[in-house]
Amino acid sequence: MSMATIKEVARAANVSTATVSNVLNGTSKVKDKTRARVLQTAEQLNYTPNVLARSLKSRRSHTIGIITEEITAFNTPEIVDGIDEFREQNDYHFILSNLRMVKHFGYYSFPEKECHNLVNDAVETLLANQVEGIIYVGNHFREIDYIAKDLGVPLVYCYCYPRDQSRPYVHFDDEMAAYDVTQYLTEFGHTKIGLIAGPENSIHTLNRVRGYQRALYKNNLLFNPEWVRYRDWERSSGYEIGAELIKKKVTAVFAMNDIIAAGVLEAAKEAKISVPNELSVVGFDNRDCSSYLFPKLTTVDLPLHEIGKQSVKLLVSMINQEKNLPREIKLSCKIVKRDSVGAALL
Amino acid sequence: MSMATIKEVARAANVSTATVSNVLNGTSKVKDKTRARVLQTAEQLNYTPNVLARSLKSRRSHTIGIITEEITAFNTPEIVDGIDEFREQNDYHFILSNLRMVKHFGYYSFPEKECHNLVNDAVETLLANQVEGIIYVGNHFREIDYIAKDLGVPLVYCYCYPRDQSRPYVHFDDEMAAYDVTQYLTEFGHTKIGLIAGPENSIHTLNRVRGYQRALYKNNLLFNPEWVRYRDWERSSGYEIGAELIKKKVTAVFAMNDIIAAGVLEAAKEAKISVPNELSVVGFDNRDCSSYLFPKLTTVDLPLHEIGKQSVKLLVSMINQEKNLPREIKLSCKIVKRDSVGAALL
DNA sequence: AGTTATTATTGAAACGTTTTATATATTTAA
DNA sequence: TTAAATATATAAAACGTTTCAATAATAACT
Repeated sequence: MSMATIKEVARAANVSTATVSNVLNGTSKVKDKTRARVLQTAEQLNYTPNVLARSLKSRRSHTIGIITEEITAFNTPEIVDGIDEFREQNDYHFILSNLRMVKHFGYYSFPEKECHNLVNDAVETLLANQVEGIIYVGNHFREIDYIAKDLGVPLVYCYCYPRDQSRPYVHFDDEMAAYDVTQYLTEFGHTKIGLIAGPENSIHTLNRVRGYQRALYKNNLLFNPEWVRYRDWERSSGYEIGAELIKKKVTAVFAMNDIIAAGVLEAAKEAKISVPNELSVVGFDNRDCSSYLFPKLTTVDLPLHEIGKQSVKLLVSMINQEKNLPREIKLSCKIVKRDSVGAALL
Repeated sequence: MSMATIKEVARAANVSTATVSNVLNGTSKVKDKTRARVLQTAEQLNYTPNVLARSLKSRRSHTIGIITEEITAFNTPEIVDGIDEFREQNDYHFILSNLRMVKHFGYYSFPEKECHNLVNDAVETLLANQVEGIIYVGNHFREIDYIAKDLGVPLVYCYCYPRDQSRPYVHFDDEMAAYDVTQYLTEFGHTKIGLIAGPENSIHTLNRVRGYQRALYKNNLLFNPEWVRYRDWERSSGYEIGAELIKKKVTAVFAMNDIIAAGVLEAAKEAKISVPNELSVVGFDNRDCSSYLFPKLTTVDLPLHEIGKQSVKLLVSMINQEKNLPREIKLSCKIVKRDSVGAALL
């Protein structure tokens, strides 16, 4: 089945290629009879336009580049899915470039320079493929700016914070989410709420701590530095710090992700502290595992799908040179209430 | 930063476009001095070849199409990652087309006709983009054959079984894995091993049951139909059937995925049966959740990454018209031993 | 020095489209 | 009728490359 070209269709339908093109794209009026004839022959010859040629001439590739830091990270697939939903409604398609950053560098060490190279290679390839815009899907929790200044096409950061604040980005509202969780806990009578935070140099950490503090303040509760601990995002940290906090008689622990929370649950089990009767635990991310823990973990659901959708929507608006576009889109999270939170013991 | 073209580079370096092309592609010998000059001007003008034009002329797009049924499914990202690893070593890139099948149709009803349309649209787009080959990444457990006969480019089925057996496919060895699990269980002294299977019309189910039977036979153990139950892949089924099997005094349960196994664990907990002391449980898939269950679940790890890698490797071999290629690649799984299996009570 | 062999370079034709300006057919108005 | 207006159709030039066949430059022999 060697592909038919527009020329063959033209010849077979006894018209010029221009006419075929016009019929197919509706670019200009053509008589109903000829249109029908063209359409029929195209069908007959099983003609599919060569997108490469079309893009080359029309200078519109209808292609968007996606760069993901790590496709196997828990957040990435759902975001990509959100981006992809766009494909159903518009005739863009996507070239995906996966950095495999974690595979390259492990979880906690992204050497600035190497990342930079990795990203630049990806960008280079994408640009060579004439993408009309790029979405950079982050997954680790640092400000980034691996991308050199002038790409010639719009770029939006997705699920990450650009260091260069002039770059548009869409993400979720960390601070609000943490505020909500803390507030939720106070409504159960908790006043001694431990916080197991991520690394101190993570914006996510900072924002969430702020939300935690604000909620405390709002409820006239003491902010006790003894109860908040910075570390990493690991289960083992949850276990260790969880054990400590239990000794300090907190009645609730807010862990900054579900993995940490899993560690806390282990610590509680080991200390024969019943969750949620004696200790309430809340996680963050609503990862798969959270509903398989015992008890099922109350956590924060991230609007991943929507983040993807909004990113691509923004990007396309930029491609179309619309004016007055937002520089930041902040989507809100939702607490998913399960079984790990209960009333505080008095 | 309007893109420089090969013409501009040629003019600036005072050579023909042919020479520039030759330098850049190493197509033909060019004098060291001119080469250097060309390279330098290209660098200076920040020249990036237009892949569209290149592909158009050379009739090699260096692009592979990936169709995924559901990017958010547990298996897909890792497979895509495996496929993608290829990008680092060869200069192919990928266009991803995500069907969003589950989103469209829910988990257990993929209407043949609609799927067919969905897939055909995706294929159409990919072909229009001149992909040199297509990888179809399945994720549900049925024989499929949504793709019309002659694409004009090679196709490999990945993580799924084509109904049309002439199509090459790569997947993992269900039967062997199930055999291994059963064997493993017998080594702990288990003789009454329950099996919670998927739907009876799933090839995966069938293959695994066969493995289970073979291992039983090998160990001179009775195959008791009372102990094997077909249903779906749901947690609730694991819970219900798990409870029944416990009543029937099996000492071990082999659940055909981790989700089902989670249900079994719940049932055991509720029946105050201790795992692994009184009951051993094995899952399948090594999903994220499996290490967050209590006890940590012994399960079967799928060679997802390798499946992706082998798929693309095979595809590229096909593109290059190599001869004597396998029609089936079957990769083996590995038991990951955790805490849910123990010695059988006598 | 002249011939031949070898090495470098180039002009121009493709690749499959879209698009503009122009030509041709058809209808409308006078 | 015929001129003007409108509706259809087309030729040909792009888009940015690669790739021949052909030419020019250089080196290697007699």
